This record gives sequence, C-alpha cells and structure tokens, in this order.
Amino acid sequence: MVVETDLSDAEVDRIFRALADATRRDILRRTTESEASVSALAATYDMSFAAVQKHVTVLADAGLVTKKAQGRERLVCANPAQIARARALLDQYERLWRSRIDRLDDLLAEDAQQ
Amino acid sequence: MVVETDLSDAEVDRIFRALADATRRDILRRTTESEASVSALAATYDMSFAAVQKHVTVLADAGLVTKKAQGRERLVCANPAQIARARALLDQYERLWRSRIDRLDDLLAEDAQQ
DNA sequence: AGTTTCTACAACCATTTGGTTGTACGTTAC
DNA sequence: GTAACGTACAACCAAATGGTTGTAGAAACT
Repeated sequence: MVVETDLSDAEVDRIFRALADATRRDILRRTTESEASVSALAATYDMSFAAVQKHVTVLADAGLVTKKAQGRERLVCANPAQIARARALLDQYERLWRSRIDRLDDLLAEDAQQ
Repeated sequence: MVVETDLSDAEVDRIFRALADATRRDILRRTTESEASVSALAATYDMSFAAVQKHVTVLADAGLVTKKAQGRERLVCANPAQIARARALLDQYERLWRSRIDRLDDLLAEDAQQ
C-alpha cells in the first residue's frame, strides 16, 4: 500500500509526540475499535475529565483522531489514514537501511571478484 | 515480516518521544545511511555539540541507535530492529481498524439478508 | 610533553507538558 | 423551568524538554 507522506517537520513532530504517551495510545486504540465520546473515554482513566480532554486535543491536533459533534457529546474517531502516514515514515528508514545493506553487498561482491 | 513487540509502555513512550523531533529524525536517517561520530553529526546542525550529544542520548535511550567506542570517537549506529518494532506497533492499529471494518461489513451483510 | 580533538557531564534557563481545579455554556431529561 | 450531563476553556503548578555554557578527562597528533 502506497501512502502519501507530504508532511512538514512540525506535523511529524505532533504525530510522534501524540503517540509518545500510553494514555493517548490507549485512546487511539479504543477509538480505532469504535468511536467514543470524551466522557465515555474519561470514565475509565484515573485522571480528570479535563486531562483526558487535553489528550484528545493532542491526538486531534496531530490528525490521528477527529471529533464530531453529536448532540452534547463529542464523538472521537480514529483517523487510520494518519496512522498509516506515520507508519510510512518508519518504512522509509527501513528502506534506507535495506539500500545500505544492498550497497554493502555490492561492495563485497566487487571485492570477491578482485 | 513478523516483529517482536514485547515493549513496556515506558519503552514505547521513549521510542515515539525520540522520533518526535526533526533533528533526532535527521540523526536517525543519517546513521541509518551510514554510522557517524557525534562530532561529525554535530558539525552540520545549527546548535551546540552538547545539544546534539543530548539528542543522541535520547535516541540511544530509546534503543533507536547504539554507540560504539572507536578511539576517542563514539560512532552512532542506527538500530533498524527497534525502528521495525515501532512500525509494528502502528501496524497493530491498522489491523484493529481493518478488523473493525470487517465486523461492520459482516453486520451490513446480515442486514441485507434480513 | 604539550596541544588539539572528541566526548562526558553538570549547572542553568526558558518553554512545554501533563496534570489539577474552577467556571461557563449548550444540550438533554424530568 | 430546572436540574443534570457533556464539553470548553482558563489559570495554575510540578516536572520534563531542549537549549546554553563551562569544566574535565581520554585519545591522538606534533
């Protein structure tokens, strides 16, 4: 699967920073399984509603989730496209690594011929 | 490719936190292409040697790079296995998403039958 | 031996982060 | 209409982050 990765440094910063917290990763996991209101999410964490609200904001600013109003609730929905972009960024490093290995293999092959 | 992901929350925190900085991502990219000493890395960034040294420490604490002594230099080497683990974590979210879609498809199929 | 180079590490500072409480406002329920 | 619920947001605080400078030690060069 090919994923577009035209993201600015600041956007990538926000994505990985958002992922660098266990509570936020759990929110992402839960909303990936099924959307949930902020208060429904908050009910299961040992912290204030406001704290969970801030975590959701961090995820939303990173584009990893979206919020849609439904009555007085705000439903939090995961955005798998953004998760895929983050994964694609890590893929790039692995491709770099592989191309480096390939170059080393080429060098070894040349040495073997000489 | 199957990748082991038996990482604690704190370890995952460190990995994504380390990735949440453009300078550190650039160091990771460069050391993935080929190993480099800390001072060689520092020479190309518009900040002090000590600052770059700290960035390398953050990457090393996350397991994304290793340092090996060579004379008075410390060669920084990327650790592709750890990068792969981070990628595998993001894969999990995408798998979750896909299984959710599959469940929705099943529900729609049931509705269609009724 | 003396100097330079590379690294380590401490101390310090400004800003950000992750949490709190309190207040206010729109929506739902009685 | 009023009470309860869900959310938004500001103000505040402790701790972590990302930078600096300075000092010191180990390795290499002359």
